[in-house]
Amino acid sequence: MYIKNKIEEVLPGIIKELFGKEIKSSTVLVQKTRREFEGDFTVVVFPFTKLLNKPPEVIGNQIGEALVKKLDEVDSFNVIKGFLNLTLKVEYWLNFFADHHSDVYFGYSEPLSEKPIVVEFSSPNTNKPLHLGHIRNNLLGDSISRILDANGYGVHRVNLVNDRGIHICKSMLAWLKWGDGATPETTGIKGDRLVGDYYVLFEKEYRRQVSELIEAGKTQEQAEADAKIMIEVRNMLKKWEGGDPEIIKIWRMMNNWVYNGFDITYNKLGISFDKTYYESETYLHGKKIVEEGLDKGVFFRKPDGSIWVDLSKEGLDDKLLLRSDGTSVYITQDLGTAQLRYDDFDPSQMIYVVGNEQNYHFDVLKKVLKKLAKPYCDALYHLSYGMVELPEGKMKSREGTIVDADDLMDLMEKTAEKITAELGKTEGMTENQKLVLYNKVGLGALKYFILKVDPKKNMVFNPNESIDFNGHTAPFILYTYARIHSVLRKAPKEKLLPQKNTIKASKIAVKEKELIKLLHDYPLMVKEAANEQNPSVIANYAYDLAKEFNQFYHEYSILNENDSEIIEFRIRLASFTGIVIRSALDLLGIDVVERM
RNA sequence: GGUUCCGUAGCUCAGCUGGAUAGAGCAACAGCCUUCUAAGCUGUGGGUCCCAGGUUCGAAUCCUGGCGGAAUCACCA
Repeated sequence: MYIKNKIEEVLPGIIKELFGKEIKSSTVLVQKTRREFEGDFTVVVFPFTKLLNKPPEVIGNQIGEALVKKLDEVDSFNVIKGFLNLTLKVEYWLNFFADHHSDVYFGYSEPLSEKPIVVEFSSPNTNKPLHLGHIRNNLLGDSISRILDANGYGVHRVNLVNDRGIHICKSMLAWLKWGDGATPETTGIKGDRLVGDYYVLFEKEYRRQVSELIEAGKTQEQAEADAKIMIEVRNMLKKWEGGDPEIIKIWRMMNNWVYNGFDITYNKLGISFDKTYYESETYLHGKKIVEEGLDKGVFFRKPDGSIWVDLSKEGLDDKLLLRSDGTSVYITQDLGTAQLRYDDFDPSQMIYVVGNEQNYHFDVLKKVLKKLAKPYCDALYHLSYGMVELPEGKMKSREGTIVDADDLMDLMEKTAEKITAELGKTEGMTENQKLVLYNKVGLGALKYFILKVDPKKNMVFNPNESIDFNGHTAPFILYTYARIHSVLRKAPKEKLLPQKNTIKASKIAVKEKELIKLLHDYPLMVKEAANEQNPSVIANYAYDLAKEFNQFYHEYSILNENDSEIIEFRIRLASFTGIVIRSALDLLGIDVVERM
């Protein structure tokens, strides 16, 4: 058990013994002692003063004395105002260090015997290439999956590809009109981008026709409905739903171009899935559920035939579930896929990594499932993340401000290459090693930039300022790791072996103890990141750890020391730090490098 | 207009269920490489924590009301 929890647990008993009063366990607050003060953990005694009717200093001193007697780990204490600062015995830290310093799975939990968790993320439309917003989604989904996995959960990563609908028909129609048979092979253009280009062409022509009709005297609304190209594309969608072989053939072909393109992007991002659902295969499932709800009397039908749910008791409005023509809407599909997912995996939790623009949608989805008394209605969890914005606001395709995922990754690699060359770090590396290095550093920088921010907050990306490679960044942390490995390469082999007995307590420097204390926190961070579904906990921790190590590294020499006991200890301390850095970065999907 | 979320240094972000003098990075300035990787380390300047009330021994954090911004409220997805 954690020493912090141990202190929290014995505290009520101690107060009972000392003062004869019962305190609520919720008033017990033990936190890490701030750096400016002496101690390892701090008990805040203010909450007890009222009940015990004594000055905080008096209470603090009495509790401190009792804790020293009661807990072997506690060495001494001091009281400042209402804060009781406890110092643990150095042996406590050294024992911890001896037990874990060579454990590459330090911080991870044993596999749990619980039901698995399904994490849905990415979920792209097939009419456009992936952009920066998708990158945030993918990185979050990937990292959360890794974090849950490290906490012992069985994780299934699923992707739900929106491969049908009016949007893809727009690309198809434009390609038929103006494509002249162009393919990714004949043009050398990546498949998803090629399809996206035709989508843009469609929109351009559509807008031209709309403004023409408006000039001819129609209202905006009329013009949008009457534009010739829009009528054509609606016809195409109808043909698709009717199974027209020609249309289906083109649809298959163009979607495959897109998938080939996506595969390249996913690959480069280091993202993979256990299962991919396609809406073209799942979109009908929801209708059954709607009928089921109609039978149960949970939903109702309007005279025009459309089906609705009344959510006024839940504080929302009526919500359409099925169109009057019997076709499904967005939420119909999600009702279906939720059921499908439940049937496929019998999960304890279904996490949807979807932007916060869809908060309302998921609110409705949960409430509808609850009304239907679905067993999985409480298992559904919307991991709602904030938008990535530019300094001037949202990315807009019309203004050409969309930051393309492939372009951005390429730019990151190029920047990594440039900086590496400037610093002259490539000596003795093969071409292949260099490419791997640029990839890991550039992509690491990008991933860290995204993941260090609290998912639920909007964040700003400025395309005119390249993502930093100094300071609070992945390259900084990677550099620390490379430094550690540089030392380990030079260290005598026999000193690298794990050992139980480390070092005399009196030989430990403050910086070294601080490092051990930080390492000691890592398992807590791994748990917290899972509980809050927040990779930024890990990202910020990894930075703190690297920062602490660099200070230690600067102040002390690891290998050039007279006392061989100290050398051994420092080598192990560096190695342990390296293990934890690697582990933390792995939870973020970032690969380490041993040289940079 | 209703609902939800957000507002911390010039910029990008931390700040846990209320706890000690609000922290990092970038940018600016000043130092540190004959010593294990200077993508590093050290220092300086920079804050009405949007505003006003309230709860509390104690509020950036909780509550109420403003102001400012975002999202959403489609027979779009």
